[in-house]
Amino acid sequence: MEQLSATAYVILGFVRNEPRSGYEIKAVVDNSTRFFWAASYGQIYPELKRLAEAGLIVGSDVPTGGRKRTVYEITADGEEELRAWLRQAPDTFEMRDEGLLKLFFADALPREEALEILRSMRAKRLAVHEQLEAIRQMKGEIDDPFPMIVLSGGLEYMEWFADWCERMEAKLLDSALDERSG
Amino acid sequence: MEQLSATAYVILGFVRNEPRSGYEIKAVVDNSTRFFWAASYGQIYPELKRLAEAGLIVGSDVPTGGRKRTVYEITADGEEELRAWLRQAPDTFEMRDEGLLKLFFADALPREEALEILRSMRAKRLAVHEQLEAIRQMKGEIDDPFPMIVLSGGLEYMEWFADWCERMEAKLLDSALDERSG
DNA sequence: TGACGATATATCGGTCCGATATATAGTTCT
DNA sequence: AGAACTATATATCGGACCGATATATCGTCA
Repeated sequence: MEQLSATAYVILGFVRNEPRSGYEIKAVVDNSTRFFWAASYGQIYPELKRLAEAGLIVGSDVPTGGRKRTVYEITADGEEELRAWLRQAPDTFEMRDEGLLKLFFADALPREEALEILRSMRAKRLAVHEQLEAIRQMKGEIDDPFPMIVLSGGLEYMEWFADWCERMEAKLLDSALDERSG
Repeated sequence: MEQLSATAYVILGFVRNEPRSGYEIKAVVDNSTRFFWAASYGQIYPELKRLAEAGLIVGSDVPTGGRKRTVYEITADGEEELRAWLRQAPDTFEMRDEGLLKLFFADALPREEALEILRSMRAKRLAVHEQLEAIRQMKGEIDDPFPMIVLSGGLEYMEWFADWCERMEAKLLDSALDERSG
C-alpha cells in the first residue's frame, strides 16, 4: 500500500471513536482542526472511498428517511495505520499569512498606511481568538485532554500574535518620531 | 483586468527595487518570505509571462554567455497595482501543522509516545529558529525596516512555540503523575 | 404551502507544491 | 585536460488541496 494522504489520517482520527458520515467529518473538522489543518468535501468523499477500498474503514448505509447516508467506522487495520502515523515525527509545518507578506513589502506605502496593516492583522487575530473561545465554551468536560490542549495552544498563539502586532506598531511609531526630531 | 494571484504580488514586490530573473525570485523567496509565503517555479514562470503581458512588469533578455536569461522590472502600472493590493486588508491566514494534528489525536497512543510528539515539535521549532537566525546574520543594515521586523517576528514566534511545547509536556507529565498517586 | 436552513453527496476549476527534465556555466579534484 | 559536481536558468507534470456550486431530501417555522 502506498503512502496515504494527510486527509486520510484526519478521517481515520475522526471515525476512530464514533461512526461518522462525510458531512459530519467536514463539520467536526471545521469546529476543531480547521485552524491548523483543514479539509474540504473535494478531498473527504473520494478519500472515504479509497480508505474503504483499502479496508481501513468500513461504511454502512444508514439512510435518514429517503435521504441516502453512509457512515464509516475504523477497522483494526485502520487503527494500526493511524497509530503508525502518529508515531512518525511530524513533518509538514507551513504558514500562509497575507498580512506578514504585505508587511514585508510595506516600505512601498507611506508609513501611516503601513501601520494600518498591523492593525488589520491584530484585529483578525482577535477575531479568531473569539471564535476559538466560542468553541471552548461549547466543549464540555471530556476525558481526552489533547483536543483541549491544542485548542488552548491556538488561543495562546492568537494572544501572542495580537500582542506582537501591537508592539510592532508602537515600535514603528517611535522610529517615525525619532526621524522627525533627530 | 481580473484578480491577480497572490504569487503575482510576491513577484511584483521582489522586482520593485531591482530587476530579477525567475530563478533569482525563487531564491530570494526561499531566503525571506518562505516561512509565511512560499512560491514554486511552477507558479513563478507562468506568472512572469502573465504579468509581462498585462504590462505590470517588463522583461529584458540578458544572457550569461550562451545561457538564456530574462530579467524583469516593474512598470509604473505594476507599482500602482502593488500599492493598491497593499492597501487592502489582508485576508488569507492559514496554518498547516502536522504536529498539532498528531497531538490532537494523541489519545490513540500510550501517554509516553504522545509526549514524543511535543518533543519533536519543539525540536523542529528550534531548528527553524536557527535557520531564521542564520538569515538574520546574513542581512546587513538596510534602510527598509520591514523585512527585519517580519524576520524578528518569525524568531519570536518560534521561541513562543518551543516554549509552549515544553510547558505542555510538563503539564502532561504532571497530570499523569496525579492519576497514579490520586 | 412555501421559504428556509440543515443534512448529504458529488464534482469542477483553479492554485499551489514538489519533483523532474533540460541545458549551460563555473568550480574543484585528479 | 577531462571528469565530476554545483549553480544558474527555464519549463512542465502529477497530485493535493480549496472554494464554489449543483443536486436532492429533510425538518421547521410562518
